[in-house]
Amino acid sequence: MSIKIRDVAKLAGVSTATVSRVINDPEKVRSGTRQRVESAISKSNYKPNYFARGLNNGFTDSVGILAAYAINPYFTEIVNAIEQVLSRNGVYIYLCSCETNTELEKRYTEDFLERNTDAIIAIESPSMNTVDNYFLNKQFKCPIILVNQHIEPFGDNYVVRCDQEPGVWEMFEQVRSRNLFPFCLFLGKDASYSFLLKEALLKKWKKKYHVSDKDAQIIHLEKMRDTSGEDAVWHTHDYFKKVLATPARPRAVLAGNELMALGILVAARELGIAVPEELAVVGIDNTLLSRTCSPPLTTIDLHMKDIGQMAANLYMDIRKNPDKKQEKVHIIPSNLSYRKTF
Amino acid sequence: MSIKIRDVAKLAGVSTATVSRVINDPEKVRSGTRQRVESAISKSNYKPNYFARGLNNGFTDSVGILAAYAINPYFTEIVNAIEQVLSRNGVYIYLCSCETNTELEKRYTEDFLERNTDAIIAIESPSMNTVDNYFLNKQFKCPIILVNQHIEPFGDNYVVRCDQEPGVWEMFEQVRSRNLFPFCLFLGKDASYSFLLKEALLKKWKKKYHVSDKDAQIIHLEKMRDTSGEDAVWHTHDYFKKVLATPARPRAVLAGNELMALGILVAARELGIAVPEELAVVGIDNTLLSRTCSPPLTTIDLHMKDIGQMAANLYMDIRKNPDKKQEKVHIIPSNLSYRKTF
DNA sequence: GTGAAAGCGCTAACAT
DNA sequence: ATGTTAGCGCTTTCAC
Repeated sequence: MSIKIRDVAKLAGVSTATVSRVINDPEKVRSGTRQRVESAISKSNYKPNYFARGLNNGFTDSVGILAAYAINPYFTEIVNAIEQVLSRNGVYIYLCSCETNTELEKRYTEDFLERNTDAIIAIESPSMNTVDNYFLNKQFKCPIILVNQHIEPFGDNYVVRCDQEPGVWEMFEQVRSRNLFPFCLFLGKDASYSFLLKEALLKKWKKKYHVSDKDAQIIHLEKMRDTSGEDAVWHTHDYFKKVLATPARPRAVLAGNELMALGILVAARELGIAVPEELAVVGIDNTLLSRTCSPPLTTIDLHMKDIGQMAANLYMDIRKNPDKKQEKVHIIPSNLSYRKTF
Repeated sequence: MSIKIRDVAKLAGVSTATVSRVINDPEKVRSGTRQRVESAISKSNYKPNYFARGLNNGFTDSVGILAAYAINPYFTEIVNAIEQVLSRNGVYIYLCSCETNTELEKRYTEDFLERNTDAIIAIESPSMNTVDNYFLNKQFKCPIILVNQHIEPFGDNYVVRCDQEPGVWEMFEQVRSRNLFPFCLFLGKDASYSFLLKEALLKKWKKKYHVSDKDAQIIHLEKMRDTSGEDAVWHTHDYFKKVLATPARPRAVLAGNELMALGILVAARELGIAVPEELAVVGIDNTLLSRTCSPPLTTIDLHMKDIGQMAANLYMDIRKNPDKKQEKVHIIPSNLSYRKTF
């Protein structure tokens, strides 16, 4: 059997309570005894029993992560960044993928809570675009960090997100100053927040600069609800070939995601349309797809790695300084990452 | 406060011991009382406290996953498949990325063990290619499932892997029957098992069919140790352009991974060399990269999703049937996934 | 087959 | 500042 707190206590010639204090509240014990205890701990290679500890409501050094699609490179980058910083701090992550299933989201959350996770990080939760967001109007026993969600946090909840607007706007401005008309916003059919935001921004931009409908249109990828699956590349390819065959074909296009941007690139190549000389294309996310395709895709960088690190660091901060008043909302701006297609 | 075992006991008019038995060892209690207890459990929505349970060495419904590079799509597909089947069974995964760091591997493993994980699944552990594989010559208190590792399991350890040989050999045979010479095996400089295997297979093939050195050569990507990083695409591109400028340029090439295959594709396109008519290229893994590139890459499918599911199902099986004698090694064959480049 | 009670290893309230 | 001790909620002997 492994070494217990009482073994350490005996070794250091103190009571178990003192050992416990040294571990959980070091200031409460005189530095002389503390050092004796500490050396006894390291000498005996003592590690507190995880379950006895959890039973008494201490930290469990675990945080639950809910990702809509852990398989998607976009999520992977965020999850990985979180994992990097947390695991190196001795905090381990439970990872669950709940897709669009709000029932799973609820179940996984409850199971996390039951395991006394020190925090829950939800990356684009399924109920996010829903009227009754699961994490809204509810009090949880641990902080909830919402990543890339567009709601106002309350209570012990936090939001960390990348603001898509600066990047999108930067592209719009470039289109104007470089006179890349007609411009086309190419989206999926689903009414996701991300798509809605781009539409709203386009409207604002058109109004501000009196851009005509002919010079700035929105095209929706037909017959396709899930534009985040791999076949979005080929659907886009087929569909966009028709768009490019049109006499008033676009001079520049912003795709709703990188899969779609890839499809456009292929369509253009097959039609002998030079990118970016005859057709400029911009994607959004900055995943490995945009970095490894050819030509490398100019894309709106959503800084997922930074976002993941911020979320993890925020948690570590909350934990280490429970009394410190934290910002509830952390936003970093997106920007264009210029490569070869725009 | 939440509902405890004694509340359920009171509700059912039995002792806490009986409730505990109903949960952990149902046959030990008469069906009449069992039903009363079961209905009390569901009526009160009782869930056993995770930590009290763990303190008594029951199942913790958690398994630790060690992935060398969780960020790499190859690993992501395996991890995701595991997570899908386990989480739907109420078993949650701890995910850690240990890269090439054997110290981290050791530390994470110990921490998992401390949390009484019901199993540990290691996907290509860092110490795998090392003389002293961490999981070898050691007895752990939970089963260890080694994924895609080429060692003989012992004790309570298991191996689930995809055999690369059939896929590689299938390609070699095609090269011969379709007379795609000269053939080139394009690898990194590191002596990974995967690269070594392909070299050995090539040697065997050359010998069997008396293929000359001129017709079948191995080229190593120079000045690059880590061929699994994204820039492998562009290093390969630069390097392979020179190879293709050579008079005796290859007619077919098997790349060491898909990043490298991508680089070759781009190099060929830029030089106006038609794929697959003038240059056939095959990758290995079958990640989203090969499915979304253009033209879609013919690749050796390592069936990562199946591998992940097998590993997870194996664990569930071990758990549900502790007495059943399990196969220690589970191997599925690879095969060529024909797309447009070969 | 079922119940009573003794732990599991730790933390925290209370004493000293 | 440190020790004593009563739990935390469950499982598991040991009686009956």
